[in-house]
Amino acid sequence: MKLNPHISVDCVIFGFDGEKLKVLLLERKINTTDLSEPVRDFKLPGDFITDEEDLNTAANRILKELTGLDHIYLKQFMVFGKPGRISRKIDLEWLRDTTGLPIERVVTVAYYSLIKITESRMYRLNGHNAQWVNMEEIRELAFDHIEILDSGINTLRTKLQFEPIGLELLPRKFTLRQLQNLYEIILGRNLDNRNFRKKVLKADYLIPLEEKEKDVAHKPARLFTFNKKLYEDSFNHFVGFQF
Amino acid sequence: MKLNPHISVDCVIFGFDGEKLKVLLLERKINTTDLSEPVRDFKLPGDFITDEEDLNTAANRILKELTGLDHIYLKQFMVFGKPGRISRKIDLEWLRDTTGLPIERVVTVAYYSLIKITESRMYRLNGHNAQWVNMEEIRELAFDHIEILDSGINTLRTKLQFEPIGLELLPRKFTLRQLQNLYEIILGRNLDNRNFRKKVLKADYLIPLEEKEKDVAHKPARLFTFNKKLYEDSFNHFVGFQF
DNA sequence: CTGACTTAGCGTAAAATGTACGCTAAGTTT
DNA sequence: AAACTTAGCGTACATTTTACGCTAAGTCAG
Repeated sequence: MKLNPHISVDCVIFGFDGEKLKVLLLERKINTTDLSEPVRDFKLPGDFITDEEDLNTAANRILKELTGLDHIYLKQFMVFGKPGRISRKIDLEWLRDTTGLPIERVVTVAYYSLIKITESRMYRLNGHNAQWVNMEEIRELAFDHIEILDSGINTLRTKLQFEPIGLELLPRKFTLRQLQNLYEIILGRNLDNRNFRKKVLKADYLIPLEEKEKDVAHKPARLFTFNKKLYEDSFNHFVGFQF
Repeated sequence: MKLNPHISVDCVIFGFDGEKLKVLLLERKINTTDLSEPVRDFKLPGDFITDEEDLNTAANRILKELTGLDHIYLKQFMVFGKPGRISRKIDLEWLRDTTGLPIERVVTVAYYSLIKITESRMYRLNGHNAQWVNMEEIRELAFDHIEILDSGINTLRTKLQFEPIGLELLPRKFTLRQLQNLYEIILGRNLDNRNFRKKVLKADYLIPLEEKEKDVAHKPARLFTFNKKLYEDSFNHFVGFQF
């Protein structure tokens, strides 16, 4: 598999753990020639494509190789190709050392996804140096990755205005409060619980169960589940909630 | 200026002449070895980027070089990078003959725009073999350009749901009827003139003038103009008409 | 055991927005 | 002068959004 050193993909994987919005990043340790302490920083999971593979295939392969995560729906959202986007000495040296290729101009295709942070996914990260970092704590990243991340969160917020979300991000059985919390976190504002519930209950892909939640310090709420087929249909018809 | 034979841009330029939706295409004439008659077909304006330029810069340069059109707002909308996207014999030979470069894998970044077809723009096409082709007449194109075009029209329709348009597409002074015709053409359905006018008049970027249209076989309508600044603001705040 | 506290869950009323359509005004064409 | 066309205003009704009151069902502190 020959790498194509002109084109790369980078993945912005947003994760939701039920409380906070996070991003999956790789830690970089760089042994500089002039310092004894290695420099540490973070980058998005990304790499060069090979000459034989499709871009989407490459994105999935690279995410798997670098983080262990598999079967994640990745969506292309932007290309970054400024000639000087890889110009810092530290970045050039790191590329030379890790790829062994002569690095010239690199155009990168950015993909994003929004997934639930589960036990099993945490487990898969073992052996890779990938970790979930709180969005709010991220100040700087390698290369121009902070720009890519910004563009990604923007894309995410815009899409959320028009498409339903939740299926991937909530437990199989969940309460309307959990769904509301998810919306509030991503939209960054509070919603009226009575109006939220009225709106959301109109969707036919939300199936009420007989079960109720347990071990909470207040009135236990009814559990719901998604009808996956109806949920995906509504996605395709571009109808969603708008708050 | 060294061409980068791995990355190209292609431009989908939609044009509106007041009546129909068109696309700007280049005519290709191919002298095949086995046929005496040259084969003719159409392709989107596009070419390889150079190693020193930004993608957006490249898109503008290439559009200018191939069609004479300048100062067109181009927006990146999708990357096409399937390994086999350039595979037909006729396409490979054409690339070899026109570029003289060894063509391997090419990833292309697609841009689109929607502009008004004016006299002066028609004039600028002279000396280039570019022409406006009615959307409805297009059956096939070179390479995978029909796929790129489809993706472009899709992007256009989707954006129109949420953003106002018109400034670029109508004369400086226009009637509400002209604006309505534009919406009807792109949306592909008729709108109620009374409700259209109620909705549209709420926008503060529409400035009524004292002037009226002339030489029409019916009651002359009042002319309007766009307040460019307010118009662009509404774009940025993602507020538009939805019919 | 009781009262304070929290979130669930139902309902109502008013405001804003969307939809359907009637009608007159101001021109041109025959 | 009558017929025709599009402009332009208005009204009534339906639907959606928004604000908010209130009771229900639990936990927790004393």
